[in-house]
Amino acid sequence: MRPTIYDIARLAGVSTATVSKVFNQTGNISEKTRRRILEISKELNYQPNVLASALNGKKTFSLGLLIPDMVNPFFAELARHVEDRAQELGFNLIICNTDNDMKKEIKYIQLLRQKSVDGIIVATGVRNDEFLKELIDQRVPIALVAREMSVLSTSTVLVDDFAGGYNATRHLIELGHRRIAVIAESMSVSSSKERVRGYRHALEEAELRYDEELVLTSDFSIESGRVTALAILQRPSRPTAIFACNDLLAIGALQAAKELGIRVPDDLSVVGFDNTILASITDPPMTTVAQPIRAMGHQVVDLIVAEINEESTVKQRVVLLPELIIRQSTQALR
Amino acid sequence: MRPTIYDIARLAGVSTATVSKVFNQTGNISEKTRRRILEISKELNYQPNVLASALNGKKTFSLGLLIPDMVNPFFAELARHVEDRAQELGFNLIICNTDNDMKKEIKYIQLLRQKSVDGIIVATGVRNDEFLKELIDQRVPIALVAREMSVLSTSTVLVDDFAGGYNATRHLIELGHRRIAVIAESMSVSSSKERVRGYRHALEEAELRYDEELVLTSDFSIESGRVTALAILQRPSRPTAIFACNDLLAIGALQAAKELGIRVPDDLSVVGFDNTILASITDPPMTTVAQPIRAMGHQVVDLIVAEINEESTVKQRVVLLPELIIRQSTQALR
DNA sequence: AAGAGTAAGGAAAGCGGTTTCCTTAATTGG
DNA sequence: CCAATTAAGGAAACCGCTTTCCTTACTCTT
Repeated sequence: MRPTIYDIARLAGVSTATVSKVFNQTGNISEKTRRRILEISKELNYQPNVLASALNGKKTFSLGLLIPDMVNPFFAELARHVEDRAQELGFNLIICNTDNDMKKEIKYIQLLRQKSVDGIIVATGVRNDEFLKELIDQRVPIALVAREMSVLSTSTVLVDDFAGGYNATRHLIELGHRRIAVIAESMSVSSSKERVRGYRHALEEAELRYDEELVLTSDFSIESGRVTALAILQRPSRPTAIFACNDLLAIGALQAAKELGIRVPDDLSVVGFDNTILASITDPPMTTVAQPIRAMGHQVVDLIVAEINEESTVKQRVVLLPELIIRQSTQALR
Repeated sequence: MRPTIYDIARLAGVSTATVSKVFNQTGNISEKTRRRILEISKELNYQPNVLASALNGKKTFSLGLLIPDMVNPFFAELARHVEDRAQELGFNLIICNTDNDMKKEIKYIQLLRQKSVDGIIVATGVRNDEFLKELIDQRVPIALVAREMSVLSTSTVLVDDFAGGYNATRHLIELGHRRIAVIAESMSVSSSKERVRGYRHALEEAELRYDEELVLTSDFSIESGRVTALAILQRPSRPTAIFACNDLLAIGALQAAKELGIRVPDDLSVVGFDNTILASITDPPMTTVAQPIRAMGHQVVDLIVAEINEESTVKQRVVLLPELIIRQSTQALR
């Protein structure tokens, strides 16, 4: 059996109150008994039962993280940094893959609440704001990362998606491209919308026409990026460049081009978004918009933990700047 | 405030014992009161407090998963499948990235114990068997996946690494290769050792000399694969083929070859291991040994949950078969 | 030397459930 | 019609820890 504070109390000849006070560093305990208690705990290899202490209104020291899919390298990296930071602060991470499915999201949130997690970090794109609102009303700390939700007042960490889309497109324009297609993930995700808005802004700034036909939406996978790109590249007047709203889609575009015998970057330039590990191993290595994933993960944990500890009650909205990484998938139009 | 069974009991005019019995489907409760209680619970949006029930010796419905690094696509995929299956069975997953660092592993295990997880799934390579032994002695359900630990009696799910290494090497031999190098991850990881053993067996079977010089060990990253491959490819008599013990290392080898102007597969064949998403997007697409990751994830969860529920007390060792996926990074020696 | 103040520690209620007896009332059998 | 069952529900202890008073026993003051 695992030892409890009762065991320690008995062996030390004190009450459990005293033992508890020692571990919590509260109350007045003489140095002598403090020592004894600590010593005995060490001997018994005592591990406090977090559940019991959480039942008393203390923290559970666990956070929930809702992401679409940890196989997507962007979210894998994000989750990793979140986990790292959480661990540093003594929290464990419960990971939930929602596939952007609202039902799953709801189910996970319920489970997390039943387990009394101290806070929930949301990185899924689902526009299921009501449920989150309920959580907020119930004073469950929530923080958003890599997604927006203007209605609600929650701490948020994100990248300037508009700027990212703008920079990517601008880069292509500067290379001489005029017909630039964009492949977006589902337009109901805030980040995706912003990127397309940035794309549009760059076009308009250069006095290029914004052509709805060149704006495609697709799923969240290489395969659907491939299919979408295939469709657009087979049109009579195909674009000379594609801006894909994430690396997965961009890789799909690369594959589609290869399939059709279109050379990248000679005949087609491709820009991705996220700068995941994938972007560096494609052929050619991919020009992409880098998100400061590590910073995002750390920041969001810091924000939510501050809220949990009630160190800060003000909600923050942190916007980080993306950076265009130029590799070999883009080239001046000849 | 979150409603508790006391609230429900009060509103229903019964005792908390009755309420508890309704939710646990134990005891004798009339259909009528059962209905009433359920109804009231719904109205209050009652969520049972898992912590409180866990304090009574019930399950916490959470599992720990120890992996080296979720950014490594193999582990990301494995973790995803583990999470999926766990979720299906009503369990949450606490993910722990250990970086194969023994200190972190120990710390995580302690935290998981403090939180009374119902079981711990271990996929890290660390040979820190003592600590696990302690857990087993304390009757914490443990299961191993993608790693071996012969000394201990734990349920284990793994792939036949020996066969995988053998098949990969045999494939290269059949293509006419004679000088075949192998890049292993740290040889202290069981799976890696087995793969190299399979490699050796294939060589000996073909009456080729096993040459220590051709067996390199390296870290767990693309970069270290690249550096290792660079070294071996710059030797006076370089190998015509490389078998890398995981896809990351194989990608590093691909990069090294490119850097040196060595064409793959014309001048050099490369085989990877794992068949992660990465293998399909490299140039050329990579021949690799596929692990049935999904099956592994599901199986290991099933095993540990069976143990948790005490449905089965026998420990199982499940060995799944790998499959060689031939793509374009290997070619007959001309 | 008496009262005040302080240091050290304990008793017990509670957190939100679960579970083991018990009690009571209704049903059954002979 | 009375004893024996059975069905339905409750009282209270308990899980492991926290916390709010309390109680003692000293140490100072004046």
